[in-house]
Amino acid sequence: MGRKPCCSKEAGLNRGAWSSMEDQILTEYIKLHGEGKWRGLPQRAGLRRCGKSCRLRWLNYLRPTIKRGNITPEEEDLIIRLHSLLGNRWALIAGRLPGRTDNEIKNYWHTKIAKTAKAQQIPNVTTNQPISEAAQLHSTAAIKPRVVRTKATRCTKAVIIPFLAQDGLVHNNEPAAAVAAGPTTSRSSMVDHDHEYGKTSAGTESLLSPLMMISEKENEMSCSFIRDFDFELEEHLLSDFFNEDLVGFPSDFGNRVEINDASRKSEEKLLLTSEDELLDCSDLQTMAALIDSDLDWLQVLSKTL
DNA sequence: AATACCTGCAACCGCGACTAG
DNA sequence: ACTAGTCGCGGTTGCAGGTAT
Repeated sequence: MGRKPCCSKEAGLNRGAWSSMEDQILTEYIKLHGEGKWRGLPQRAGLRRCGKSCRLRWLNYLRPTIKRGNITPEEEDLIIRLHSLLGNRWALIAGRLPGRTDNEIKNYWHTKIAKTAKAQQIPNVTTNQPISEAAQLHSTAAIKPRVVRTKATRCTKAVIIPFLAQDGLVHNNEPAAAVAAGPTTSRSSMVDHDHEYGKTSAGTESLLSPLMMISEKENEMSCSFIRDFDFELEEHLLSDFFNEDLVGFPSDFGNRVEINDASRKSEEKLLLTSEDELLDCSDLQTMAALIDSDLDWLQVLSKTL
């Protein structure tokens, strides 16, 4: 499909730094008319900018919800953990840090954390460390990243997991993705956050996610592991993840899921704590605990399958 | 004081995904 | 089903201010 040349190349448009007058015009316009329809916004607002530029300026700088000031140690810790989980999915990471933008986090990562991690290169994979050690945590991830790339899944059908229904673990109105998402349904199990991958942690049983339980009852479930469920995976997505650490992963696992192309958004729900759920967290510590839980779940999954 | 180099941040660019017709 | 338009994301660049020489 054809794509128009970037509007920024149109003649007569301002480029570079925004003036305070431009900021004011854009802010006032969005206050009145709301976000969206960026393409035509500059013309309607009377700005000599391209829509893309307006969108970026609003999202990264003018939005009233944007948090100013330095990244706090708690935020840095979260960024490091989320990055080890999601990779360079800055928008996703930013979504879990209220008031921070993807651009800000990306810049912060490149200027601070990655640099520190590169300089230190000290293996250290325990959690709840002082923040000064947080970069060390990432340094390990940088050496051998364990990134679950949340791309390429679209949930189109429901997962029917009989024993879950029997156990009352699944609510009737729960979306299919949520049913499949381990961390989401094991949210209360925030114990023993040990991030040393491959290391057995106490309380593993209590952390069992629905997917884990599937594995436990593998014999009886056998071929109906995921029934009528389009589990769409990006090439190298889970396979990368599994190949990385999951020695002994059942060789027929791939046969149990259908693999298709995909959009990233649904998979985020499938694999990880839902964004809404995380955004509902009012404090960073709670959010960190949820992320820990996600990591735990992935750990447990790796040990069991 | 002048210059070079470094750092951090804002903005740009290109591409893929999504959507409406 | 196809196409064109639009949006959103991640990588990259450019620039201003700070620091070292």
